[in-house]
Amino acid sequence: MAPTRKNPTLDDVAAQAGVSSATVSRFINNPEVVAPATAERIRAAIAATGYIPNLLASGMASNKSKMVAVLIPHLTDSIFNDTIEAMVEELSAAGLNVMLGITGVSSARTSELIRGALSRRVDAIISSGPLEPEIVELVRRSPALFIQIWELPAEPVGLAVGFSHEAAGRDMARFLMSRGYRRPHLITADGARAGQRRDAFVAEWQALAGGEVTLATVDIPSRYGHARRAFADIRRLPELPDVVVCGSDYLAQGLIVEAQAAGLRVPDGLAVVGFGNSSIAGEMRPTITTVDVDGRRIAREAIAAITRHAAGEPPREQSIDVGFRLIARESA
Amino acid sequence: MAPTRKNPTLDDVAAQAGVSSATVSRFINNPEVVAPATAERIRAAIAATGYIPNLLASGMASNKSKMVAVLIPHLTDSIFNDTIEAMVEELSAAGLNVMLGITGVSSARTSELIRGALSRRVDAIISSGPLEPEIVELVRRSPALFIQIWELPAEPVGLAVGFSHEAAGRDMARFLMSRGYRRPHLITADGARAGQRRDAFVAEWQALAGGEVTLATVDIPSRYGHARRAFADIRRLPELPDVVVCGSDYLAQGLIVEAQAAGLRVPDGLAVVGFGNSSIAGEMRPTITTVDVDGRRIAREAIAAITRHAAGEPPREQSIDVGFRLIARESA
DNA sequence: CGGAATCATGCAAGCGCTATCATGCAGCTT
DNA sequence: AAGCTGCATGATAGCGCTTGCATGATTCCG
Repeated sequence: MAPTRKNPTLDDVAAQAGVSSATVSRFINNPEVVAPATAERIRAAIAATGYIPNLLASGMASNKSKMVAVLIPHLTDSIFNDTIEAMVEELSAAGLNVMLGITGVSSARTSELIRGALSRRVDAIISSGPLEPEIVELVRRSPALFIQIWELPAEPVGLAVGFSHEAAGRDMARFLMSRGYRRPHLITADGARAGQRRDAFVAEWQALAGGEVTLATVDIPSRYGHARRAFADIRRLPELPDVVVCGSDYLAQGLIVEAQAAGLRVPDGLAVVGFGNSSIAGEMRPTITTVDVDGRRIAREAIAAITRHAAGEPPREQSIDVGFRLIARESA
Repeated sequence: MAPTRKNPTLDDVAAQAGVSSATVSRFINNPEVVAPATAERIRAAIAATGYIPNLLASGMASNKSKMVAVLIPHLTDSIFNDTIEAMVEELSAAGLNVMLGITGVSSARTSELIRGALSRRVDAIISSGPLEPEIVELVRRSPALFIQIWELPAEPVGLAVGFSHEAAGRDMARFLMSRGYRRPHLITADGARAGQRRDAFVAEWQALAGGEVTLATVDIPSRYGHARRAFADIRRLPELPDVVVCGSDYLAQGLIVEAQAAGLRVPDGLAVVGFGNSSIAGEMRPTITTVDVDGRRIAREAIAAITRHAAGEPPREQSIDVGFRLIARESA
C-alpha cells in the first residue's frame, strides 16, 4: 500500500504559491477575482502539491454543499430512468454532485432519506411520490429547495415540475375512443399517479358514453415481468377487451409478447398502449403507442431552479407543467 | 415561506439536556456508552429541538464521510441495474449514503467523478471500467477504499469483486457447441469486458474446431434499440448464423422480436443467447438463455469490505470471484 | 498633484462536530 | 480506611475551508 501521507490543504497550496489561503480559496471559487499573475502561481502550486479541495470543509464554512439529493422509487425497469439519467448528467455538468436514494414504495423510507439528505445539507432535494406530513414540515423550514417531479400537486411543497396525469388519462381515453376501441382494459400500478390517470380515463370514457372499462392492478413498478399474470387475467375476463392500457411501456411490451405468443395479432386481435415513451417503445414490433414525457426537460427545469435558488434568487413559480405528447404508433 | 431559523446544533441539544455537547455526540454515535438516564434526557432534547445532525461537520471532524461513490457507465437498459439497485439498498441499510456518478464510456469523465468523490472524502469508491493511469495513482494514495466491480483485473487497484469474463465466454462457447450449434454470430458492445468474453469465446470455439464465427459490434450499452440494425446486418451475411450471442439480455430480446417479426422461429430458425439474466430474460417468449451474475452478492461483498475498511481492519483479499451461472432456457 | 475610488490581497473569526485527555465519583479490594 | 479500578462525563483543541472587514497598492480625475 502506498504511504497515505496527509492530504495537502489550502494552506499548503498558499504557502507554495506565496499567497494567503484566502486568496487560494478565491481562486478556486472565482478565478477571475485574483490577478492573472497570482492565478498562474496558484495554478502551479495546486498542480505541484496535488491538492484536492475538501468539499466537506467548504460546505461547512459556506453552508452549502453543492450536492443535491435525487430520490427515486426504483432503478430497474423504471419509467423514470431517462429522467434520472438526464438529471444526473445535467447536475454533474452544473458542478453539482448527486446523492441517490431509492425509496421503494414506502413513504417512511422516503422520510429517512430526506432526513439523511438534510443531514448533508444538500442544496436541493428532488423527489416524487407521497410524503409524510411531518417531513413536509421539516422540508419547509429547511433552506434546501424541494422539487417534486413527474407530478403537479395542488399545493407543491416547494417547486413541482411535471405534468397532469389527469390530462394524460383523459387524452388517452379520447384517443382510443376516436380510434374506434370500445372495451378498454386498464392495468394500473398501485400508486397515486397511475391512479390519477386511471380515474381520469374512466371518467372521460364514461362521459364519452364508451362501453365497460375493466381494471387490474399490479405492483409498482409497472414492469415487464407482470405481463404473464396480467395477460392470463385478461383471458379470464368474460369478454376479451379490444385494447389494453398499460402503466408503462415495459408492461406494454410484455403484453404484446404474451398476446403474440397466444396467437393474437397486435393491434388487430388486441391493441396495447404504454406509457412513458421509453426507448423500447419505438423499437418494439409493433411499435408501441404511448405517452411521451420529456424527462430531459424536467431535469433541465429542475436544475435551472436549483441554480437560481443557489444564487439567492427568489422562486419564480410554484409549478412547471412540461406537458406530455400522445404518440400514436402501430400497437393501437 | 416558513421562517428559516437557524438549525439547532449539538450545543443546543446539550444545553437542553443539561449535558455537554461531547456527551450528545457520543450518544449519537454510540448510544450505549452513555448512562441510560442521560440517554433518555438527550433523546428528549433531540426531539424537542428538532435537531438534525450535520454530517458535513461530522465528516470534517472525524475525517470520514459515511458516503460512498458509485460510478456506473449508464442507467438506461444497463445490465448493471440490478447490481446498482442492490448496492444502493444495502449501502443505505448500512447507514451509508450513495453519491452516484454516470461515467458514460469516457475514462476522462470517470477521472473527474473520482476527483469529485475524493473531494467529498468518500469512504469508498465503487467503479468499473478503464481508469486513467494518473487517477490510479491518486486513488492509491487516498484513504478511500477503491472497489472495482463486475470484473477481475490482474492487478486490482484496491479490491475487485466480479467474475472472469474469459471464463464466461469460454463456457458459452462450450455450451453452444454441445448443443449442436455450428455458426455463431457474436454481437459485442464496444468495451473491454465484452471484448474479453468475445475473444475467449472465439479462442475456445476454434479450439473445439467449430465453424466460422462472425462478429459485430454495437455501441455501449448493448441495448434493445440496437436490435434492428444488428438483425439487418445478420441478414446480409453470406450465410445465416444458427445462433446469435448478444452482449445483454435486452439486445437478445430485441433480436428475438426482430427474428420473429421476420418470420424466423426462435430457437429453431435462429437461436439467441443473452447476458446478465436481467428480469426480462426469464419472462420473454421464448425465455432467454443467458449468463447469470449475482449482482446482490457483488453488492454485499463490496459493502462488507467497506465496513471492515471503515473499522480499520486490513483488507482480506485483493479480489473476490463471485462466479456466474449459465442458465439454459428456451432461446438456445 | 492630492484625495477618492478601485483593486488585489491578508487577517481572523467562525462553521458544527469529534476525539483526546482530564476529572470526579462509585464501588471494590485488602 | 486507604488506595485502586473503572465508568460516565466535561473541557478543549482542532478538522479545512469561507467571508466580512481591514489594508496597502494602484489608478483616476478634477
